[in-house]
Amino acid sequence: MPDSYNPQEIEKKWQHKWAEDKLYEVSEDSTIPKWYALTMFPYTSGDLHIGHWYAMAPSDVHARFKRMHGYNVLHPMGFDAFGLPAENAAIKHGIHPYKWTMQNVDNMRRQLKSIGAIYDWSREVITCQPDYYKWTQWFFLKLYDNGLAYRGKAPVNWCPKCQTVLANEQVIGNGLCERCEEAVNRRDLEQWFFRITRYADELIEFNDIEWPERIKTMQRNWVGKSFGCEISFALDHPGIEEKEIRVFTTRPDTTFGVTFMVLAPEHPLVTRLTSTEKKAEVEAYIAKSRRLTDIERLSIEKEKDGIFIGTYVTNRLNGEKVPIWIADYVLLGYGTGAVMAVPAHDERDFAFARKYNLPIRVVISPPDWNDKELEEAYIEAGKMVNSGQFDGLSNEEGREAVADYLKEKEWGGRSVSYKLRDWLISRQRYWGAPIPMVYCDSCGVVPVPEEDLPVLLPEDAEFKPTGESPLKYNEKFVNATCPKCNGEAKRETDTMDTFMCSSWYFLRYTSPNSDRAAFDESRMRYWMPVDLYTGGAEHAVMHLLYARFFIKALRDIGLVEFGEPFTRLFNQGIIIANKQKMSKSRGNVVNPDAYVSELGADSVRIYLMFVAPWEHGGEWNDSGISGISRWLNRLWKLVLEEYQPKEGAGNENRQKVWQRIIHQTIKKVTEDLEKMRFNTMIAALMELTNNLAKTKEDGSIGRNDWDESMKTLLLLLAPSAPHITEELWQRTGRAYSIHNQPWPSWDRELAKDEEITLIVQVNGKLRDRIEVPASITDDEAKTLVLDRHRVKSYIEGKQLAQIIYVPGRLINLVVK
RNA sequence: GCCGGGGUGGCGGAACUGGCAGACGCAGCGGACUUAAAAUCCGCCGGAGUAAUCCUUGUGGGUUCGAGUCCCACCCCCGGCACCA
Repeated sequence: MPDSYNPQEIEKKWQHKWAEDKLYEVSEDSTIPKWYALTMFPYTSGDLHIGHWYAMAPSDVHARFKRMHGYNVLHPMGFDAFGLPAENAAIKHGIHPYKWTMQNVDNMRRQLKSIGAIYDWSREVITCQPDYYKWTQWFFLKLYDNGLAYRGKAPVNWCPKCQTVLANEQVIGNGLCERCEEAVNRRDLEQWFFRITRYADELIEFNDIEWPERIKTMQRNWVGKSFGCEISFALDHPGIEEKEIRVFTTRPDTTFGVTFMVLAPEHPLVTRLTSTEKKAEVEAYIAKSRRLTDIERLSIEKEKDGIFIGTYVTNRLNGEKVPIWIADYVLLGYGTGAVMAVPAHDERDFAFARKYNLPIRVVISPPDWNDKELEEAYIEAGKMVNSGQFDGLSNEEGREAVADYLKEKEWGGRSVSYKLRDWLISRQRYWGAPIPMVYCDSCGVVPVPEEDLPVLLPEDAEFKPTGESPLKYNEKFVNATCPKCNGEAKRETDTMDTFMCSSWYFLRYTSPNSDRAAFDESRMRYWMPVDLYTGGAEHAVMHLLYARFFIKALRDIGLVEFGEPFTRLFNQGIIIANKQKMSKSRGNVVNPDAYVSELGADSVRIYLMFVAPWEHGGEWNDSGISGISRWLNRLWKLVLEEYQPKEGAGNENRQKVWQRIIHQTIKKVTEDLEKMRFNTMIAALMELTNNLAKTKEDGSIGRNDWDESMKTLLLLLAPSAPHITEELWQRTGRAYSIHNQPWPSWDRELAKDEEITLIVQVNGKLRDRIEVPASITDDEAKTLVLDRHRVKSYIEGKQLAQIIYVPGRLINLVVK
């Protein structure tokens, strides 16, 4: 009797041995085809929860599978280590962010090691360490040198609780802070931006990359490209230089229906254009919109309101005077911050016009329209009316004709607008990479020279809940000499958005210890781009968009030769518990450590793969994982307990059947792994185990075939359960290590079914099944079927109208 | 509201290209072993019916010899976006 399966013991043993032997150390042999399999690195929150495992374990299985196929696999791991929680911990518990972060890293690294993955820890990357953020700063300078980083005053998203600026992408729902869910409001601040908008058009193309449609759609929506016209409305106001107000519209065909214009309350012309008698009212309205949080202001429930400012513009197309209003539903940041209102053909304008009794003029005729007043805005297609020389055109034709006409008259013309804003990277915080810039009274804004990098974070900063960066009050940090004139200068005290750190970490993994450059060029050329990037879909419009932008920028700067960092993207689903998303506040967070120490990492890995399709996500369930543990225990005994072939074992027929099962399983497991269908891959291995358990009982195959079965079963399971397979591989006397073995191949001929179950239907209903040779011909099948007793009783006395025969599958008799 | 993905036993989920619905596992039930329990092993396990058989993939229609799979309409769930002019 062999000893029983003891995962604690063997997992520890093999993890130790693999590390000692550097089994998973990545070679830099560029003659071998490479496979770069990247899993999104975790934020250093403190504990690895089961959701992390769900991201890491199946991707490790896939990487191991590739490794067994002979690829040189880079499957690295590291830590996204800058960010707010570290600083909040500093304020709350008086622990330095560096210390807090590195403690978390140590704990999480320990947990990550327990997964038993092929991470090569000599390549670990931690973004908060100076040898990493030095290069983050270096990239900032590169972007700056190439005109992609600039400073500007801008109304920014401000979270009063976190006391920091947020990127648009970090504002969730109806204007809430992504991190603390506090209502976000607006502030005008001098900030650093990256010109991501320069790449807007390229970012909505996804050439030669294999990404989920869902993510591509989300990015396209986020970039929000829309085609339309800019139209100039004539302005003639005493004392005002500007002679026009331009609007952006996607519906130039409705320009004759304009009955008012609406400006954003913050629009620079508003105060100057407001008539004296309206001044008080308008100022009150502007003050109110500033006070309102974005949630209130953008709430859909909120009725649209506004104020007439007492002045007019002229619609050049028909010469009409158009009153100017302001309303907070018009956003300064989109288009020109001014809209032409066409109440007849826009729902918002319609509601607004109804509320303030403004005229509603139909210019696109609804079907069967007879000059009636509209009940609601008509936004569909139709013929143009009340539109001068354009009357009678379809609105599609009109769109083009009006655009041409505007162009010809120089009153505007075709234009494109985007929702995407430039990427705001300044954070008023300590725990980030300092922006390497200084301000000099005589030289202005001066970049820190490359050779002076990194600009180190001072260790002695004081953390107080004031909301301002501790750097601002650290004199040693702030006071600097100007690199140009050697005079006194002040250092920039803002740090960079952490998405900057994660926009290039995948480059660093290719040569993590390079101290002369952000990455070694030849290594980067060999490994990049990432072949398979896996992680959660929550990064669709932040990390993934920024990283794409970043690589495109580096390409244009000449640092890399490709434009897309991640050739294939795959998003796993989420693991829930008790029908709910896991969260600390619900107290339903599953900690993997307990399961690992009780049932073993192999069971946890397999359970996570088996519970549901990976992209789908699944529910954590204690009895579910014990089922996996039972299976591994059965496997243990199956492999180790002696096999006794019975008399006459392994006759030709039985041998063929056995071989077919083995080859079909290899095929199924291989194909499922290629498609990352881990759940059905595991099911196929369970089926094989069950089949072999029966075989063992009846002893019907020869000893060599049994050995071959064990070998194949272990190899197929090796990526999924690296520890138990290594142990069993050793105990059955095979050479170390199973993880250096080639993946088994299958033979198409041997996998083919020799006998099939022919399904017999009468009028589409299942009536009989017959075991027949797979090679059965059309005629043989028909003759056979018509002679069957069961079949006869269904067709007796009826006329046989048609026989449908699907080779290898079924025969359907159609009778009347 | 718009975009994307779904709806299959008590549960998680299988099902090639339109061809046996329910693989695999969990839970449950019955049995063996045990003084007993746990563990393990064997058997059953969508519903109705003694049975033949009939019904069954969110709902209603359609195409087809044949529909979980294709088409139309609707209902519900999840994710994303949401005054973007």
